[in-house]
Formats: sequence, C-alpha cells, structure tokens
Amino acid sequence: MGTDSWIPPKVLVAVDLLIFTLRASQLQVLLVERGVEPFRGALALPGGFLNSSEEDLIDAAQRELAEETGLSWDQVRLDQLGVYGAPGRDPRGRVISVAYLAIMPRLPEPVAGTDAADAWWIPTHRALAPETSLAFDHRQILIDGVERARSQLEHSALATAFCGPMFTISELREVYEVVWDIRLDPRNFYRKVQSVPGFIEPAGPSRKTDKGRPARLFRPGPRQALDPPMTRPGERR
Amino acid sequence: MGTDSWIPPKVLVAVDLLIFTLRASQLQVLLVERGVEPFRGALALPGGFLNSSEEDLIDAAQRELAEETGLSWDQVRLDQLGVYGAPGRDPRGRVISVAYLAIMPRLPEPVAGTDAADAWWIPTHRALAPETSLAFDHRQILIDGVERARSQLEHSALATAFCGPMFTISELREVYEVVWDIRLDPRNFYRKVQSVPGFIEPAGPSRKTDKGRPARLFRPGPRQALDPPMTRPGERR
DNA sequence: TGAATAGTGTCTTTCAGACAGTATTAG
DNA sequence: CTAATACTGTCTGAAAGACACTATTCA
Repeated sequence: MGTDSWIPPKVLVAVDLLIFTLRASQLQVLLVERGVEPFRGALALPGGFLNSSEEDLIDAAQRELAEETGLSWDQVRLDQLGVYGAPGRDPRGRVISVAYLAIMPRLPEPVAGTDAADAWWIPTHRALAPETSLAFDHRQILIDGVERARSQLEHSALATAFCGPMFTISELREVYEVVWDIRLDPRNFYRKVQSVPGFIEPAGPSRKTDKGRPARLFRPGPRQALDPPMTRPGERR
Repeated sequence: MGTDSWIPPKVLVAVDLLIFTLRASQLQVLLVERGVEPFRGALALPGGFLNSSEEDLIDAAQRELAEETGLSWDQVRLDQLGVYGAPGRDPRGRVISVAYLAIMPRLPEPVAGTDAADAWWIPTHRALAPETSLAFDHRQILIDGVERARSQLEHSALATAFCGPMFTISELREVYEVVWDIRLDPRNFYRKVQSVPGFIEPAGPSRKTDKGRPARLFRPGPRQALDPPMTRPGERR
C-alpha cells in the first residue's frame, strides 16, 4: 500500500519468565531486582533479550530459566502466556516481550540460582499489593499469569508440576487450595483426584511421614489434559 | 553477561488474523492469496507488518481487520492467540508473528472486503486438508485457532459473536454444533443455555420466521465468562 | 491413651441427558 | 390435515458435596 520505499520497523524482542512455586503454603513468584536502568532497583520478572536473530523464543526462555534457577530443559515445562507489546511499555524504545509461565516443584532452599544473588521468591499476593511496584508492565503479566495458572489447574495436570516426582494426595490438595485460595474437603478430593484417568498413578508401596498416618505416594500420570476437569468451587453459581 | 558491546537483535513483527465465521453450516476462515514472494500464489492468513514503531499490536490487528473486512473496532472482538516466532518460519529473515482470533457474525454476502478481491472464506476442514498448502506456519496457527475457538465456546460467551445482534436459540445451537462438530439435543440445549446467568437475554417480544413455529429472539448478555460452563459432550469420559 | 492425618462408605443434592408431549406456524 | 420447528415437563443416571466412620501413625 503506498510507496515501494516503505520499510517495516524492526523492534527488540524480550522474553520474560513467570516462575511460580509453592512455599510456606503460598503461591510465590521469582522476582529479580533490576541492577540497571530503567527501573533500577525495582522488582521485575526475570528475562532478557533474544541472544541472536537465530535464537528461538522458547530457547531464549529456557536459557533465562537456566540462568535464574539452574534448572534446564525437560525439568520444567514452559507455557507461552502471551505477548506484551504496548508502545510505551519500555522507556528505552519499542520492545515487545513474550511471557512464559513455568512451574517449579516446592524447594526448601532459597533460590540456588547461578548468577541470581538478587533473586527472591515473593508471595504473589505481596507482589501484587499496591505498595509493591514492578518494572514495566510486569504487574499485568503477573496478574494474567496467576489467572492462567488458576485456570490451568482445572483442565490440565499442571498441579503435579508444583510437587516433586513423588507426592501425597494431601500435598497435591494443598496446591489446589493455595492457588485457588479455597478449602477443599480432603476426603472428596482424595477420591476425585484418583477417579480422573491418567492424572496420578500409585508410586510403589512406599510411604512417607509427616504427622499422622503415613500416606501413599503417587507420581504424575501420562495425561496432560484432565477429563473430567477438576471443578473449582465458588466458581459455579 | 559478557562484553558491553553486545547489542540485542531487532526483528520484524507481523500480525496475522484468524477470522472465523459460520457459513453454510460450516466453520470457515478468511484466507487471502499471496500476491508476492515468498509463497506467491499460496493461501495465507490475512496480516502484515507493523506500520511503525509506535503502532500497538492490537491496533495493527484491527487495522488489518478493517482492510480485509471493512469491519472496525468495537464491531469485532479480537483475542490474542499467541506468538509464532521460530527462526526459519519466514525465508526473508527473522519475523515473529502475533496471531489474533476474530469472530464475525454470519453474513450472507461473500466478503465485501475493501482491497480484498483476493480473499475467500474457506471451510476450516478444507483449509486443513492435506492437499491445501498454507504459507509460512499458518497451518499450525489455524490448528491452534480452531482449538482455541472450540475451547472458548465452553467457558466464554464467544458463541454469540458468531450470531448477529439478535438470534434464536436454534441459531446459537448451530454454532456449537458446527464448531464442536457434534449434535446437541435441542430441548436440553434450550434450557441449559438459558440457565447460565448473563449469557443471553430475551430481546423484546419480537419473533422470527424460518420453517416451523416462530422462535423468540435473544441478544448477548453482559457476562463474558460462562459459569457454569457449557459442557462439550464426548470430551467427558 | 489422645491427637492428627489417611483412607472408606454412604447419603443427598444437583445436573446432564433422554425423551414424551404440547404449542404455533406454513403448506 | 401433515410437516416442521419451538417450547415444556419429567424421569434417570452420574457426579459433587456433606459427613460418619475406620485405619495407622506419633507423642
């Protein structure tokens, strides 16, 4: 349209990571303190620009994930959350950012990042509190990511990603209770979760201890899409 | 990391549109014939590059939508489907494409595009048939878009977007039947759809004619998220 | 022993699906 | 009238939620 001399603009492309985990019975997100302008000193999602014109987006996300957490490829599933590309979102110029969602199993240690001495787990409710200011449009990305995680618990086996390779049904129930911010009946949950084919599988006759009677251990099953879905109470009606 | 002289790469950004509608009891998608290389002569999704560094992504999508269909802003809802940015997807160089999903009401006329004498409605099953070749990775985008539309029918009021401002419950049912490719019991659907609060509202005492008894007219209700959701049969168990 | 958590059985309510039957139009 | 579609009523089976009960551990 118009003259032949028009040339489409090129823009910078970044990837940002929403890394969620469960700590202290809270949904927490990994945030870094920015060491450079803009937003120096503010909290932000870990991320960065593409390394080269040949780097795939998902590869860039996995590279950032490895840099921040030490976890690499096939240990953590990355889901594309969306693109954030409003013209004014980065004061340095036009940058569009592709956000990825990652879930990490509950870990007792702080972060254990490689070059991430400036990274912390922050409860999402605190990260989203009015007094916390996040760089760029990362507050909106975080809001969208929490909502995505909540939704994914219903229809996918995402919840098991919050647990280790072995877990009890109580631990799995805590994932739902924390992310959805509700209480679930342990007995109904117990049977419900086992009735979904392929969701979880018994993991040997082993057991585990905590406070009362030892619980059976399970591992994630083969199914990614849950059918029938886990129904979120309070959403109905 | 590394030297200070490293400069992140800039890439071209495109928007591509998945425009769906219902025609002849089929889910159809608007495709254009490419007039230039690469993929000259092949079918492709309508789309194009950002106009300028200051253009917002959604604005670019709406601009393309207006160019292809004449429909503008607030007439059609656009949902971001995702980013497609594999390094080799465009032979011209690195291009990442943001795909948007749009639903248009059923229209009797062909296309009525402005500059789109080379645009056609194609049934999705034909566009996805092995003998049809689509440019770039547009086949994958189409696959993802169809799946997104199917999923959205369950949890959102997207189905009403396929209808005009007034519709009968039979027309709404046809949307579900076509997109999900199933048959639904008209009587159960009739009550189910009215029991979801805010989904549809009676639109005056008016009526409409087709073949048998005239049907009441409805209009879209205020709710975007459906609760309880419409359940897709065949998905359960 | 009691406290705490794991796991089972069972009842009730709710809702999706099946389907008979009535209402209103065109021909 | 018949054919066709719109709409209503009712039954049934499956699943969600409530909750009593038993099992197994620790202190």
